[in-house]
Amino acid sequence: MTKGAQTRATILSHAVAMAGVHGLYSMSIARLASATDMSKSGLFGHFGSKEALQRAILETAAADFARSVLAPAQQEPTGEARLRTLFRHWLQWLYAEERPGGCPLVSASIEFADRPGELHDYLVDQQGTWLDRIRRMSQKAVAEGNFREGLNTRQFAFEFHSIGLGFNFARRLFSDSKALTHANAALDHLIDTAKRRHWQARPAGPRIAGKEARRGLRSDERKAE
Amino acid sequence: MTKGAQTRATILSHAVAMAGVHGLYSMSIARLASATDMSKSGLFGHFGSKEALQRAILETAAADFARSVLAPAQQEPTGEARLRTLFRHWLQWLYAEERPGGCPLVSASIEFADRPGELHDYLVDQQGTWLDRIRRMSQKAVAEGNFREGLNTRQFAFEFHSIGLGFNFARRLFSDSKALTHANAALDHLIDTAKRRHWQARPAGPRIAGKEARRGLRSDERKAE
DNA sequence: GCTAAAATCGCACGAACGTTCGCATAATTC
DNA sequence: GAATTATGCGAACGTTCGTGCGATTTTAGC
Repeated sequence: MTKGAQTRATILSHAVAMAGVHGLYSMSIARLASATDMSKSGLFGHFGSKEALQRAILETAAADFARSVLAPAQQEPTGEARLRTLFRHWLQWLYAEERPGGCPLVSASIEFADRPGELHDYLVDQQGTWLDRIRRMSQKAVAEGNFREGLNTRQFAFEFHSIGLGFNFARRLFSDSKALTHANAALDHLIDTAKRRHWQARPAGPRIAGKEARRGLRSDERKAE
Repeated sequence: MTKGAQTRATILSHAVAMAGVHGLYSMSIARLASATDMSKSGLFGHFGSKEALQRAILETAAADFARSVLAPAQQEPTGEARLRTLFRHWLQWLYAEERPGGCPLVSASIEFADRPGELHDYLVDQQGTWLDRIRRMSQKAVAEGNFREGLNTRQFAFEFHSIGLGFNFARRLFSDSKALTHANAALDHLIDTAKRRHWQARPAGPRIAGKEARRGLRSDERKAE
């Protein structure tokens, strides 16, 4: 009982790292077994199927994320301060040496974006909750007077999340040493925009509009423009 | 000669789509052969190795990207207008029905971010060129007076690119119908910031600094803060 | 229309994959 | 300390993977 849970945790620790580098699919049980000095079948017995292993990997990553990113922010006063703390820990999480593949949840989200199944649904739910958490935090910042009244908090969450994705990308693919500076500056821009009394709308420039843009968009979503 | 190039193009067209969904590694030659109504060995003969096939897929995607995104922007006057056109076509490219997996270059970049090899290097080069192109375009916009003097164009490129990544993510994983609106609004925010006469620096808040933040950053990059 | 070359196929290979199963050992319980 | 259960191993399975090869069909040049 105790022993089993322990080796299971050891396996998953290696597995999260391996999944980050090779992806949840390309990662193989044989390689994971050799990384943990176990036999294939011995390791396999802890999960029963590869999909269960993949699922356990995602759950482990989500738990780590909650501990490393969400928990520290929760100890901060609500509003802008909490959002900044959240962001700070998120960037650390996105690039931590012990997880060479960057955020496993982001990688897996790309990997399973167009592959239906249990893992896809899990990721949609997990990432949806994450974005919603950002949105609610920004709403709190509005309520506390940090951000301006009437702020589009879904928009804020979108941009907040985008910065993190940009950081993850630049840091991992390019090993861009400036990525951290860029990400922090981008957050400052974003927060400044969120504070600014009222957003001066640009004269309607040539956005995506017209036939050209409608190509590739399903009809039920065209109203989104 | 003619025939060979033709079937090769047909294969690659299917392959780009398949690679977008399953990834360059998990995509198998057998499945690709059955999708193109060919035998495994017949298809294989066109490339000689799986890595060559993967490489050809990336090159095809890059050529499509140049035709669908870069070329239309090139016909626009330089400066802000060209950047907006680039952005518009980029979003269309990121979500086109005929490529179910979203941008294959983005997916592959995540997939190969931490896996050294020829494909990794190709992607670093390709994506680096893309970011540099954005940077140069914004520089042109500065020169033409659209953006303010002294704008950090690398920062601009980072944020521009981040928005696209955010759109790609939201659109593909969540099927978020609002993603297009969010992305357009984010670009407006970004361009407004780039126009604004001078950026009011925030009083040095609790950014990533101190021991806590230095965890996970290599020593040679700490100066990046 | 013949011929050389290019394209495609069927078949087979060794390796790696996820998975199963029976047996040994280790850990836990009494 | 014996009984019992949990844990791990080795070998093997059927399948799929990328790849190679000889034969065959299709194309292109004369």
